[in-house]
Amino acid sequence: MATVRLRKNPAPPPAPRRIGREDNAAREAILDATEKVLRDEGHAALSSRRVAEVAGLKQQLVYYYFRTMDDLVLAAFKRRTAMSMARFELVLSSERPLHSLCDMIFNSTHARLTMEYMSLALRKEALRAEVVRFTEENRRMQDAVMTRLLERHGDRLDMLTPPMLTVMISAAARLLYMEHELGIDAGHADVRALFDWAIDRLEPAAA
Amino acid sequence: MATVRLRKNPAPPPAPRRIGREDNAAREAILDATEKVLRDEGHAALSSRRVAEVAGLKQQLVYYYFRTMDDLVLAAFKRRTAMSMARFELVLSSERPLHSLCDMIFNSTHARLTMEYMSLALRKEALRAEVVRFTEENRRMQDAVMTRLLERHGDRLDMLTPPMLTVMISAAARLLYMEHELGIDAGHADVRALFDWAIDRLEPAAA
DNA sequence: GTCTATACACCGATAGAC
DNA sequence: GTCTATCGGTGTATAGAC
Repeated sequence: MATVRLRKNPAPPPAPRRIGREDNAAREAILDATEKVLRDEGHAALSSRRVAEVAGLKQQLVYYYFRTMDDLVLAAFKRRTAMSMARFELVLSSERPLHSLCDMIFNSTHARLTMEYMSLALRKEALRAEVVRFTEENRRMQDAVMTRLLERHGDRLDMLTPPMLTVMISAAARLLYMEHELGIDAGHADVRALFDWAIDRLEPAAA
Repeated sequence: MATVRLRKNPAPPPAPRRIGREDNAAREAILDATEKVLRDEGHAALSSRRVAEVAGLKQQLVYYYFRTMDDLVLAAFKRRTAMSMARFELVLSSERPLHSLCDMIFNSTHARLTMEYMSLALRKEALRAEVVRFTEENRRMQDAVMTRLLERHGDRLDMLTPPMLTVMISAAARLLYMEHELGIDAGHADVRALFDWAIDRLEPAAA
């Protein structure tokens, strides 16, 4: 998503352009295409032309529904996080939340997408703020689960804290995913075994 | 680094263009600029024009020293890994290799650069192969250190394996770095404390 | 709501003079 | 080894007809 680095006419007045409504089918198609391009081709390949092509629409239509490409990415991220939070709440209220949670995190089909959003967030302030908000909210919910689990184990695991587990699960899942995509798997089985062991110990099957 | 998606004349014969020698100062400046752009602006902003601008050279010179932009990135990565391996060997032969190693990994100023290379490697086959080669070589060396440390602890840590530690350190360092860049620090102190505790336990100060 | 037409900057890459 | 000139394609974004 190349950004204009230099523009002759300094800045247009706060963009009086028309913007399409949120319930439109084309708008959804554009958001779908945006995620598909991000996931399959990476953010460097994200452009209004490519998005429109994937969505089967004209390029200029992207600018009818979204003021700028940054707005489009932000909207796609917000839609994604809304879905993600809903799924997350289901997981946390399941019978064995830690097992469900780790299943979700380690088997996420969205890890690649998340990576692209994070990468973009480093350079786009509005997106960065959203990513931080979402990550912290997510982590708070996860911490609550970990706290309940650790309380049952008294002092046998007293060097562990809930945020520690929360972060380590995310860290492991993300590295394993990235390396798997690249074709690296050295040590992965060992790490999975460690987590499986720990998960079963923290959250054994109901007696 | 936008890649040409379509070309009228199918493919030029195997590029009979001139290529500059490796000991040239301009060539080094181009490689330096490439890493600077990657680190500061991300791979989406990497272009021959931008690289030349940062290096204070003409755009076309980039193509005198490197056949394509992909070649340039690959050369920059190879130069980086050669330096990295040399530093790595120093660390491993130090007095407390695990402490030195973790210092290096957790305080790396190159984490951002590494991320960009990994991200590019997902789409550039030649770079991907180099990244895999480097990562696996690196991991083998690290595993050797871990093996020596774990042997001294007999059966007290028998659910741990060397690759497990190697991977978990990398995973934690990378997530902590990325989140720190984004402005997220929830749980980071806890994770650092866990690693400090484990590192001191595995590799105590000489008696 | 969707279309055509268009502006202007930037991209990778090459040819050939000096 | 470095320069100028250039090709054709892609980028964001806008104006205005239908």
